[in-house]
Amino acid sequence: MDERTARRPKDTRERILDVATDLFIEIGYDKTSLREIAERVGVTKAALYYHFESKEAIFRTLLQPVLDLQYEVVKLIPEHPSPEDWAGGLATLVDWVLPRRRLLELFEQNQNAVREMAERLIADTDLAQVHEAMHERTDAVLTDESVPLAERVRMAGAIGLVMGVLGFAAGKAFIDTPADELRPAIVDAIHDVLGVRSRSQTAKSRKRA
Amino acid sequence: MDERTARRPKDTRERILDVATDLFIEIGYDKTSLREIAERVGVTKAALYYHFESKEAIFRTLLQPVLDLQYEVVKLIPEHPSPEDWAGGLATLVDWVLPRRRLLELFEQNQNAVREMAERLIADTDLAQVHEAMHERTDAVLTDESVPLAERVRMAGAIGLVMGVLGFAAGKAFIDTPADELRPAIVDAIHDVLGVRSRSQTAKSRKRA
DNA sequence: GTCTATAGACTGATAGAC
DNA sequence: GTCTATCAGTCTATAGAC
Repeated sequence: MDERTARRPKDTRERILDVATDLFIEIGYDKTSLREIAERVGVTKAALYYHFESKEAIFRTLLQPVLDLQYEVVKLIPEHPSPEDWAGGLATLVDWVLPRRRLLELFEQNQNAVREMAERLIADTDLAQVHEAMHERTDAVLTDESVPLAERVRMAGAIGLVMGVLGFAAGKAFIDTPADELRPAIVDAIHDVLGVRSRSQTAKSRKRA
Repeated sequence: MDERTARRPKDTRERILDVATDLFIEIGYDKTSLREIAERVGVTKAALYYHFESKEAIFRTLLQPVLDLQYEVVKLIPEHPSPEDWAGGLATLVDWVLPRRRLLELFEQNQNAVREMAERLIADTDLAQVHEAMHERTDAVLTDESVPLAERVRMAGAIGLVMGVLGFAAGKAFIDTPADELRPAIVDAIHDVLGVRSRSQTAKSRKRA
């Protein structure tokens, strides 16, 4: 916190990550070339290779926090979650995602690249395993035939609901809506889908129409 | 229906579309090369160019039905939709998508490619305009500040819910679930999110937990 | 309708000077 | 830390024979 707090120069490494985030969201990981990243940063391609060992390394660096989150969520959800467990996990997800909506966009817009990366890194670092564990866990829950289909559909639907409001499905509709207004609206909706009673729901949100 | 009903040969054009669908979903439009399509079909790259004028033309052909659907949906939703309108539109969407889940996957997994295509074809064919109109319409509804935020969040969330159950978010969890079991479960959940009363909801789906 | 052969562009990555 | 120069590989697309 001593020098370079005047953030104009901002080390190149960070600028590369910023520009890469923009481009990976705008036009996708695959179609983004190192030439274009370098151009926007204002350096040459070769300079990128001083800071990152490969294009994929840039992507991995950006994705790391998402994978950390997945690890947290996996730990949070029990093997046979009740609707309340599910609602709680999703509320945590919402809290985490709200101040990092761009990261969700990055993740959503490049699922193919993420999946391919995870497959190739299998048994490599923790990266792939956490991602894989996350998918297996949710899949196991959603296909558990001892749970009524209606309930499982609602669990999957609640995930989609969150993704829909915070992510692409709604376009950028809520991008300027403050997090503290958005959060209760989303959590209330989650509770209604899962049939869980929430605090602010004594009689209020039951008659909107 | 006279000859070639024994569908072994199945004209090359159709086989190209089948293989392309698989690959575009599996590894994405960008990373799928014509070489790989040709290889799997069992012809050479050059042969593809006899049937389609470009790689993009293959993609456009596959996407056409989705754009047709968008057109139908745009016509269906009024400018200031009530929750009932919204629920009705989504039910129509569900009915259309259920027997064509692979198409939804194709669309979802390649949003970047779809968007880029739409942008480049602007003012070209009807393709781009319909896609654009769809986005503008939903955006206008979801950002209409005369409607309470809670309600708009639920409208966006309901879209996500549908996408989540039928699309990727739930992985392939419900891929083998018959459409006639899935449909009512989804429609019920939509109604609960939007606060709309549905037929099968007199007392049943209100106590699941 | 399908082939071989190739053009032309762009990609991720490396070597080595400064 | 950043540059110039270059490599090998891949891609879409085309020309022209059969």
